[in-house]
Amino acid sequence: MSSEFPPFAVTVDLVVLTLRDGHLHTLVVDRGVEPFIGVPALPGGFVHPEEGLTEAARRELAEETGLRLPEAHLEQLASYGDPGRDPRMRVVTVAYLALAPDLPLPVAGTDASGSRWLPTDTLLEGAPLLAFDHARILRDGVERARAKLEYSPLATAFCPPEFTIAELRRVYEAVWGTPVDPRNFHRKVTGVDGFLTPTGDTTTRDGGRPAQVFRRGPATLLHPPLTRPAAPRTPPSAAD
Amino acid sequence: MSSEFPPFAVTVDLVVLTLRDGHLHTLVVDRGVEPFIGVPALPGGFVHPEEGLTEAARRELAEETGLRLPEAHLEQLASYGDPGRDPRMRVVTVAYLALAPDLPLPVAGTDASGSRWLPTDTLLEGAPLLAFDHARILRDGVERARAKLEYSPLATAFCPPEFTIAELRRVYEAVWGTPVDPRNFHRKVTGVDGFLTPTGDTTTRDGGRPAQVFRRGPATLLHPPLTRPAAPRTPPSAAD
DNA sequence: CCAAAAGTGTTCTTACTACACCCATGG
DNA sequence: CCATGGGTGTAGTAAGAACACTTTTGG
Repeated sequence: MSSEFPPFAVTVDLVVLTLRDGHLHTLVVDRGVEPFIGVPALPGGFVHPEEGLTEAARRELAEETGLRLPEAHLEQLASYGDPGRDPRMRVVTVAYLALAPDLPLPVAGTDASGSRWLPTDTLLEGAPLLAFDHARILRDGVERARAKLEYSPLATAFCPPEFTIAELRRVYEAVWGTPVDPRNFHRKVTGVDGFLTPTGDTTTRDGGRPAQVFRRGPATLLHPPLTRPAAPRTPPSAAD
Repeated sequence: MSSEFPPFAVTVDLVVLTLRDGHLHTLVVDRGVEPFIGVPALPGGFVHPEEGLTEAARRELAEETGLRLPEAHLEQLASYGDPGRDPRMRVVTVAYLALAPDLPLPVAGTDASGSRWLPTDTLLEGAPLLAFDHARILRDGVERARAKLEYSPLATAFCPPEFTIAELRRVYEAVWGTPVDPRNFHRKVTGVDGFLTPTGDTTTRDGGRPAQVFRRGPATLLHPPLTRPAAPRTPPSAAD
């Protein structure tokens, strides 16, 4: 073990998911340089010499898309480092998963001019639309989100600070891609200790009878978990 | 995005777990160079320019400990890249988790002379015994293993190809650190579709009435899952 | 009044726990 | 025959699915 070592480029890439009009959307930026110029890609970039990986992820997201996620959920997803995944050089990327409420993106004119939300479904089906191996990373990110909704209060990260149970249910339906029974969902979710705290207010913004408004509670683990209807749980890729 | 990039060292480190006399053990190597010379560390090393990350993990394991894991389970755990986690230079390490049956280590004289199994408990409790941030990596690895025993057939990776239900149960008890009711365990585990396939043989190696011998079945997901007795489920560290 | 969505009650079924009990071997 | 561990039966309980039903608003 000498002090010589093969130099690598290290990047971070972000899978940023949100809900727009009932469907899961992913944040992408159009690449401005070769390779894959003009092709949509996950936001990301090189890690700087003096910053941590998570720090780099937040910085790149802000720089490329203007999004600041002070509150939103951000977690490490996996790392991808196949030789040849970037034609220019040897790059290892550390992918992060972020979940955000439906935020407006800054308008054109900034660095972030190329960033936009695209429906996650269309990014994943059929021929690869994303640069590099980003489709695979996105797939892994979506599967992670699906799994975590079951046993963590993560779904609230898709909601504004105050929300109704129906809004929360639409998060589950969009991410899981299956309808969820409103009555059973209501009972289960209000039964989980510490998941939701009522604000005392009600709203009729969903139409019909007024719904209670909730804030996210202190629980970090859902017990009992919400089980999704039997579905093909995609095993995560090896992520090498 | 210029073609200039800050060069990083990229390493792989391995959390290799096994069962010896009923307790979880971790594979460590004594460091031969500064920093942390003589201190036990997780096996690992630099990724070569032309190899994949998983490939590097298998190679380093073989080189440093003589262990070959053609059958054993190997999965990516997380990446760790805080500036300053290695005093010499900026290193990002991709950690892997491997689960192995109780294998003999090659004896001294080889490269692997310093490698040995240490009880996982003692490595994690009290003052840090491992070099770098390896205690944290080990903690994350153990927690991952605990969680995966619930819903995947991973426990069989700790067993030889043929095993009894009692042997499998001891895996669960050791990894979870709690006793498991033998009768209920037997019923649950034989009820999960595709988890175990009987060989037809029996053995009396555990004493008492002869036990059926099983091989690992085709299932990749346990349904229904085996639930561990309510315990403090350590949330994984952020792994940055 | 009607449509729409919130929220509750009820029934059926599945799965988990705890523990009593029987079975088949080695000594 | 007895100690040891393998394996089964059963009763009570927790939680899920499906769905009928009541409540409270807007139009």
